[in-house]
Amino acid sequence: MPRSHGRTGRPPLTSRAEILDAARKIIDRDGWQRLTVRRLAAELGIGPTTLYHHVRDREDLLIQLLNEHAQQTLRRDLPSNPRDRIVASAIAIHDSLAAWPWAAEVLTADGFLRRLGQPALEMVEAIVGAAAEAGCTSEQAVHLFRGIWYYTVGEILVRAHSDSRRTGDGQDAPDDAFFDRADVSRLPHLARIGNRWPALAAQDTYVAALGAFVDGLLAHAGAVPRTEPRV
Amino acid sequence: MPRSHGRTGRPPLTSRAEILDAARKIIDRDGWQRLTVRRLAAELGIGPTTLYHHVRDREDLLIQLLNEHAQQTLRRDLPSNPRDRIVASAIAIHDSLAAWPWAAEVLTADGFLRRLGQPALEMVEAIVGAAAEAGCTSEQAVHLFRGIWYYTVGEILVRAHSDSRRTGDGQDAPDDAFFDRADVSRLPHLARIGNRWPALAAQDTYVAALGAFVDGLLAHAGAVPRTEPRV
DNA sequence: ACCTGAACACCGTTCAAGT
DNA sequence: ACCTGAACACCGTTCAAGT
Repeated sequence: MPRSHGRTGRPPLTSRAEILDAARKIIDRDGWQRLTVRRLAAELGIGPTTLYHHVRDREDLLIQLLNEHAQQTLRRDLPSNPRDRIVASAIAIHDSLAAWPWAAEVLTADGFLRRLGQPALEMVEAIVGAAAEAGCTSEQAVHLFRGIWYYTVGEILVRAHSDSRRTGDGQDAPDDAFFDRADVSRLPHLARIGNRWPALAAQDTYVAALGAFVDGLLAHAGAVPRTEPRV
Repeated sequence: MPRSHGRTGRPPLTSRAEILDAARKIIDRDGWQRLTVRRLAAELGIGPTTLYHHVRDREDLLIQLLNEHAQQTLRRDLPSNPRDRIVASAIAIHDSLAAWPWAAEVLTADGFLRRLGQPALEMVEAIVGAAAEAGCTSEQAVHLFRGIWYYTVGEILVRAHSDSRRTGDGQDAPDDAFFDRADVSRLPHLARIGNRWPALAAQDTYVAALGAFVDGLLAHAGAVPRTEPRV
């Protein structure tokens, strides 16, 4: 891309910043489900086709939006202890995405990592670097990152869908009779948990399980012993 | 639902089994992206609106399809050692879903668990039961299951998207220059990994990291010591 | 160089009516 | 009880043309 536009051609009426602003406005006002190419164009007062001169496609738009969001939410001090630094970085990524439930559509996109901006990459670097410092080979460090990434993406996506429904209905189902349709005699533990399941499943255990995962990964990699587990 | 239809009314021309068969046919022939309500109706030779007498909506259709798939793929013998039983059950769930990349759309649906059929619930039971046997409280057992579920869903979803692209393009990007657009001086570890990243990320480490996760979760729960780690 | 309307090829779902 | 066509309210994206 040239630094200056040169002299030729019609000057642009629509800028990248205007597009991202309008997109955020739609999300805040109407909800992220309403962010479509056509609506965004209407919000900008342009034809839907014009947008395609500024973004490659819908996915490209969402990734640009996510990178902006990351830039604003992702910075924080990280602990010096490697194990804790991994955990803190993962929590930072998680919390940033959790505030962005519409990330769901784009989080699993192929080549996602390659399209991330600097702030997000710095979090990946922090995790990979801390894993190396804890004694992992670079291969193990990448695998550790991917395990954490899968877990984090899964948590975000499942929780994003649960939340959207809960606010929609108010009530999901009669709380008693949770596993009643199944042959409960073959499911003794689930039967005993019964209608306590929804409440247990609604608890936020991301951080606790993350700590367990990181400790397990470091132990399997033959890396340094863990600090004391959080409960 | 009544056991017999009674005597009144027009007899159904379209059955649940016919619908699911036609759906599978579309998936096998045209790919799962082509499975839409309208196409499915066309395949059956009926109007799209008729389908709504047999399935609640598109999501309901997909969940019915997934339950059938689970019934056919999910059974297997499970080890007696609780830790290994958890791992084997998770792998069974994972492999079943991995063969079903179009699960992505439905895996994170709210109340998903409540809508699962008996075979899938038996896998949940196996994990929760094994966790209890390993010394977890029922609360810890549910949280352990959820952690594994998040990790598994994340892996499936990310990998499903990567695969669909890879087969599409043939080649993703010039392999050198993987992190080149970023300020590499602030990303020393990523810079050192460089273009080895795609190959490392493509490796299947689901099972290895799962073992680490389960060991970590059991250790954090104060449960029995683990068997020797797999490498 | 940038912007445009028209068009293509679709979606999921609801409704009032028919048999 | 089951099935229907028409309609509603949309999608993302491409193309040839205009300024």
